[in-house]
Amino acid sequence: MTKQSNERGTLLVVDGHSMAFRAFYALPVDNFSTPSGQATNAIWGFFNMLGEVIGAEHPTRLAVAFDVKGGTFRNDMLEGYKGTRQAAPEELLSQIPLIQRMLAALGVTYIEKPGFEADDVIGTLATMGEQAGLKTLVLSGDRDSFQLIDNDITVLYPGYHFKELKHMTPEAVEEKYHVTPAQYPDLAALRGEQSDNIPGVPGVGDGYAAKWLNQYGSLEGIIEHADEIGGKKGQALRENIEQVELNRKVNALVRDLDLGVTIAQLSFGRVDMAALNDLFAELDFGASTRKKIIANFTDVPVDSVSFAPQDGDVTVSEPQIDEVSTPEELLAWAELHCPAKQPGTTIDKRMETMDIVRQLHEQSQECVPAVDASWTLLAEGSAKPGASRLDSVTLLANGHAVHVPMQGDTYVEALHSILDEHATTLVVHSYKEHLHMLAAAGITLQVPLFDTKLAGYLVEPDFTGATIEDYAEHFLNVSASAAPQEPQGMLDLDGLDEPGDASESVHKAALVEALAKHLAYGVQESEQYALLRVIEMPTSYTLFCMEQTGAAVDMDRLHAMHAAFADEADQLQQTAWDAAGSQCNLQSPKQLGKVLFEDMGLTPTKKTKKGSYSTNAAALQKLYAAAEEGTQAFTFLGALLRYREINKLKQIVQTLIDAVNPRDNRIHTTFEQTVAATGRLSSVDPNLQNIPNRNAQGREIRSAFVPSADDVALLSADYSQVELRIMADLSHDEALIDAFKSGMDFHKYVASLVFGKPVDEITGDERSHVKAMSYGLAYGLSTYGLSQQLGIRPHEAEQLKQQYFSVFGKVHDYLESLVATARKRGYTETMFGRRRYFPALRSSNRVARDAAERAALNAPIQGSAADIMKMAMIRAQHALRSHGLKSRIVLQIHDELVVELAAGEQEEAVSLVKDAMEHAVHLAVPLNVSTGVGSDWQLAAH
DNA sequence: TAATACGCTCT
DNA sequence: ATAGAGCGTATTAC
Repeated sequence: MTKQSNERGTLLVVDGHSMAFRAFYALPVDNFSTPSGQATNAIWGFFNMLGEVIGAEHPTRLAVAFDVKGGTFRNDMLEGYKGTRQAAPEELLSQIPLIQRMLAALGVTYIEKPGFEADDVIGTLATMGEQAGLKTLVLSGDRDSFQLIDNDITVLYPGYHFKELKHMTPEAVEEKYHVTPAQYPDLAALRGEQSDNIPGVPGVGDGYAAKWLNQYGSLEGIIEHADEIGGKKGQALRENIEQVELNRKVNALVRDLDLGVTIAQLSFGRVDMAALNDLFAELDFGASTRKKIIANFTDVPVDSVSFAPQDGDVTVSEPQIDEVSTPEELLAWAELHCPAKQPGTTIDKRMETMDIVRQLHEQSQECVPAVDASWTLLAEGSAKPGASRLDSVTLLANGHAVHVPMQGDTYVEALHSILDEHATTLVVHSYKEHLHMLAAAGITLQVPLFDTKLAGYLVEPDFTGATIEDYAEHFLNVSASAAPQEPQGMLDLDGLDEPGDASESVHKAALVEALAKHLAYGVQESEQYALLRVIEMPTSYTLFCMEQTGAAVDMDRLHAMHAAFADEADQLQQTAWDAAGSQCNLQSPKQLGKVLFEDMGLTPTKKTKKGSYSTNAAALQKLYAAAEEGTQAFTFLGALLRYREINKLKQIVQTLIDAVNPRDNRIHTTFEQTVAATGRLSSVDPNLQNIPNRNAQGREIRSAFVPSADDVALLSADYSQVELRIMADLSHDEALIDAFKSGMDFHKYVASLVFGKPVDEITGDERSHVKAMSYGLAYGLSTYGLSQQLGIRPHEAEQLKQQYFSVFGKVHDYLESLVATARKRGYTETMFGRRRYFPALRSSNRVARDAAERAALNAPIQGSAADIMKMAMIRAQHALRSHGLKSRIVLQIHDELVVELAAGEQEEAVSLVKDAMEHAVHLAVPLNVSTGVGSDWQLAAH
């Protein structure tokens, strides 16, 4: 694994109460309190101290432990335990919940364990950190924690001055107490602990205790030889042995509590700015304090620790291949090897809850243990929607594998029941493709446990691999050559597409199994398991249904359009040829360049990156505008521009015609769920997300997309300005939020704010300029770009930008914060935790860095919109189904859904889909969905 | 035949 | 020198 770094991560564990106490007594209350009288000295001191430690130590994991009200098991053991400790002043106690709220807002985990002390939580966390191979720091003013110290665990112990932290290493303990950290609790038992009301041996302090420990090795040894110790101190020891033994029991920290968290979950830095700002206001923290706290808690180095197995641990198992020759044997095999059903979720159960956002929060992040108890299915065949085929299935469980070629229906029933029974523990590589292949055999598959293709996408959205071997090579560093070699010269000659033999399939399944185990760590580490389970996997199912349904087309219209476009293109080509005086290929930029810039001697405007002169539409347009009317160049360019346009449309129509499935006269696109790095879908084979829409002539092609029958209609439902609404929500910009809440023509309203005049005085130009500015925001549009797009001077564009940001200041700040955060953490996150990494932000190449900045600015916005649409699709499909409707979603075009409305369902289906989209999430602004119904896609537009 | 360059379509 | 996609055609490299 190339990603593996030698640098270890650091876990910082903090004793919350202990540090709050220290801070409280170190800082004067009078100087730290709000106008309403709330003391903040402990809070201020706590976060200053913690922030400084973070700045100095750069921990990759952080947790704060607190004591809980009520006794602990120690009170039962030792009467009067902590008895002299006078109740902490209310002024301090009132600050504890505020500290905890602040921690939560800063994305820091804090832990309380009833019946145990913070020390026990700390002991447990330190032990867990050590086991995970992390360096651990314990920030605590309690000396009991010294017993944890070893080569991997250091205690940061405040000195006389609150801020002076001593690094208590084994050497430091020995220097100070002349015993080892392991011996320290023995020493403390002898000495007692004044502050905890634990009496020791009278007259015995650190010195004598250490002397005895060095002489006899341990407390046990001392007690054994208690008689040999003379003098008053010996006498005192003998009289207090019982007390000392009890002390020793009480001061032993518990190190194996079940805290319900994993070290991986103790990441931090995901700051809830809204909550944080509320708190800052409540605590009357000034700007510099705010800034300092935020900086300290978010300046987290990109985690160098991987909880994934080390290089040597990534092994692809060599399963034993079992033979089965009847369905009964297959069932018996599954019964023996496949893990039992988890009390998990099937499609239907999952879909009972429409509140996907709530599910996201409720979904457990415990992904690794679940995948550890999984099995693997590898179906082979063709996953082409509308033409899928199942050739074979391979099952891998418990180190055993079976490979079943699908011939006839022999194994179908057995397989179906096995999959029904064990889907919740199943791992596949691409749930959606498996749905298609299995559907060809009449088998349905509930949502499995884990999908390695989707998981790989979440962990590394920029990675694109076509095959399982690509994934294995990338994530596991297992090269394809490791696969068992097919013996040469043994290839079958019957001309059939050989599905591959058992051992090859089993090896692939083993790769999937290994990928799952590896990616489970990655998904858990990046906290994207909920995203996988609650959004991506259900989305796969919805997409499968859409792909299987396909979009109906009117072949006659397509053919008619093709003929018309072909005619017009031919005429335009003739006109162009006549003007040029030669029959050059109008589709060849090279030949065009020769005609234009050599034969006609025109002055080129732009160069392509390879150095030739550009002949793209923008360049041609400029040449055309410069050419004199009536010249051959003028005629040629005019015809060429039109030809390009028409020919493109002809091409698109041809592609659609070629893509129609003759079985049902429908086009079954494939929605790619793992190619767009931002989280968007894409559509291939054919791409139905780029059907012309810009001008009337192109838009006409949409009229070929029709409902499947006469009494059926198409619904087009699209979000208006989703990305801007997301920006309004995330930036908390009041002006933008109000603009959306006003319900007025959005761009006009914004223009009136920007230009400072009434809405009804806004000109068309002003509206379109502001509109372009608004849309450019999420792309990192430059002043130059804006000027180009609007055909205005750069300084005018700059002025527009300035005016715009003076109205929407928080939007500006938000966009800058996106890049800044991405630079710090190395990645961006959508509203729902989808990540994208931007290593190029640290590039020394300015062009690359600038591009990365724009992409980092765009990713959370485009990605959040994609997340929302996925939720909307899941909700819409569920809504239609649960109401018993036959209407079905057929297409998604990023912010638009196209739905076939079954006869008589129009009203209900439209309102269900609209509602599903509008209420997919709750933002600070409403989500607006506009709908249209018609007898083809063009007519459904609105 | 496969890979690259160019141009153009969409949100 | 505005983000994210897919695809057809011509041309070049092998």
